[in-house]
Amino acid sequence: MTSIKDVASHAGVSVATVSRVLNDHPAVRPDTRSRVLTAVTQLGYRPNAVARSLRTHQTRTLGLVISDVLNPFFTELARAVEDAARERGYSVIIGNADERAALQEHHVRTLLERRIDGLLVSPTDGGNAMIRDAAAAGTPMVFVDRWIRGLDVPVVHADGRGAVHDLVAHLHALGHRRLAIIGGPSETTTGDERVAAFRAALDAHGLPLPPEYTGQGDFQTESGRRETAAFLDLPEPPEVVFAADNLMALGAMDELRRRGLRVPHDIALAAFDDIPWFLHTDPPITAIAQPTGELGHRAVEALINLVEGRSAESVTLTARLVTRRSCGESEGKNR
Amino acid sequence: MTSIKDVASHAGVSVATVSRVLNDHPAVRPDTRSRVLTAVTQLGYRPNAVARSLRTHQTRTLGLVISDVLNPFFTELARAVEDAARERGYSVIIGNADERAALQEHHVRTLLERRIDGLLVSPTDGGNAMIRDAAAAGTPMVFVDRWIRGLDVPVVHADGRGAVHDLVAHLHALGHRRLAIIGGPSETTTGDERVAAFRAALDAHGLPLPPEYTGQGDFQTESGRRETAAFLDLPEPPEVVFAADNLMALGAMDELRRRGLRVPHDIALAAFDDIPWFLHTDPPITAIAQPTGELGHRAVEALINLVEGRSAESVTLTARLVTRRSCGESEGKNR
DNA sequence: GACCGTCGTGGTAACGATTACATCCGACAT
DNA sequence: ATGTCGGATGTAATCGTTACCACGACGGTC
Repeated sequence: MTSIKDVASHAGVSVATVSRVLNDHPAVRPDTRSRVLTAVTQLGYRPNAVARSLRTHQTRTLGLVISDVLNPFFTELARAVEDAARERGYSVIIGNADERAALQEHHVRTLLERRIDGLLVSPTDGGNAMIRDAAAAGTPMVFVDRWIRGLDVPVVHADGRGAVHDLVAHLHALGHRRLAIIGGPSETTTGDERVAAFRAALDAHGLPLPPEYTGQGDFQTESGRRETAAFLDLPEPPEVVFAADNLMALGAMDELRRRGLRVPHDIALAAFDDIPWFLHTDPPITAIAQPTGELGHRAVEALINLVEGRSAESVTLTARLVTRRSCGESEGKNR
Repeated sequence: MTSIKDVASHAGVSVATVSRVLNDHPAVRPDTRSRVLTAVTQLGYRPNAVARSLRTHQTRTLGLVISDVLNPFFTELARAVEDAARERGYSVIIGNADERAALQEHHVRTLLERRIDGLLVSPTDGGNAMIRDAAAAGTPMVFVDRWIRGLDVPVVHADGRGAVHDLVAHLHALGHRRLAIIGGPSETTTGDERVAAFRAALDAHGLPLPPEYTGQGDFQTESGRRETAAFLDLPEPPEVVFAADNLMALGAMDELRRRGLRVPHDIALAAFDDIPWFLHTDPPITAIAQPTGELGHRAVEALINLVEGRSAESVTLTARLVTRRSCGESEGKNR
């Protein structure tokens, strides 16, 4: 591999001059500059970011640890994060935790060893020691979507309570009274806050949320299938299943289809997180849409503020209900 | 940030010894080892991978440049790649080219500057200078799914010709005679090979593939919509639309829905790439499934062989047809 | 008892960049 | 003619590791 030294000797200058040209420092004579530049292209020189990072103590790289790459919500988020970061001259390294705390820890550790400038996390668990230590040690960090309570780390997320309330109102108007929810792991904030919001909304309509109607999922497809099966095996099954994320909704559909049940005729279905496919499922799924792209952008903005020594605030956006046909035909309009 | 020096002085040994302990070199007395280890935990020391990489000339990192993160096929691939790499002690940095050659180049450049040990690429274009140079310069490289012709780089991909033939046979048996395809960009291998396979299969059934039935897409949703609209505006629209990837199939469905057409009653639809959602669309989509996970594993295996100085072979797996209802009800079995 | 191999350890030179400081040189003012 | 100033360039220290070499101690062999 050719190094800055090769370029220097090839151009007949010192390494300092080459470095100055590469970082376009003003104090370089135009002809020297062009001599260096031609040497660079002739040799096909490519600066070594590793050496540069060692010297400058910055990698211009952000780490992003997401809970599950196979979840379209997170890939959309990752894409927005990468876009926003690139615009500002940063790269992003993505770590997929696959909803497993151990894997999340693995990724956080490697990212920290690589000395990324800042960390964006959507935690899989409720209180990770490594994340806690890193935050305490002053690693620039921002939580996105989910967060860990009791840490002084900015959070960028969407508040779904209003939308959940709208959803319940919609369901109630359609005549549904027995509503069930498949929640996420209680260690995650999104896991229990969505259940809490659902319960509050039911409460406002004078509806109960009995324990047997609150399934305990893990945000993965299989748990959606399992909890739906449990609901259906109840002596009095619910009239509506609300899945707290899109993968569990997919699992729920699998189980409903397996049993030959028709949506919404036999049972209604709704999901948290809206994705393009929900428009094309049979039937199209009523969902709560988060402003995913903006979530990513704002998170990067906050993190880069932290990285560059400024302060950063938490950001709360709002999710909104997108009504389709999976809960029953009320208004004829479905997008 | 605490360095190996701090650990050394804290443990009362030299930096060389600390390094030996950390890389578990055998020649260290057990009590020295444990003294170092306690110093490490007490100080919360975390080795600096940047410095290590500079010194050892290896990053234990693979670069993966994919064409589009929002395409479930590629996220599934990325996930398999990361899994396989992690098992072997490598990390993966993903670059999303978003089907844009310029963005692909950006990512290849940054990855090369970071001195990744090897590069996995699913090229967006047909002949990138940077990729060509990197390959010529001996950067360990493997193409996956798509490739660039004329380069001596191993390719790991799935052959879809048999499955396309099966698909055409299936369509023919259902009575369809006017079949159209939305292909990918002709610069990509998958773009034109899928069209070629389709044409060959039609030929075998004595069916023509007129130019107006070969749409030119770019593997993105919007182009699927556009080309489908063009088909439908023809004086004699096709009876079947075959989309060369799942996103264009999504676009096609959007357009069909917009026009109030019913699948398969009014027009049939099939797609290359199978994804979980295709089971739940209205109707479930007949698709050609690639062994995505194995593609990722084999690609990593080949690349690591190259990285570690062994040789690597190209691998060709086979795709298979998954029949569902979107082309018409023939056999009662779907799934 | 001299010799030799091995083990455990320390010192230190790289790796490839950036950058503070030193140096040189020409121009300009006095 | 001398001094000063500033622009252009070179020298060398430095970042945190690893790896090579050296060295002392110890045990075994003849």
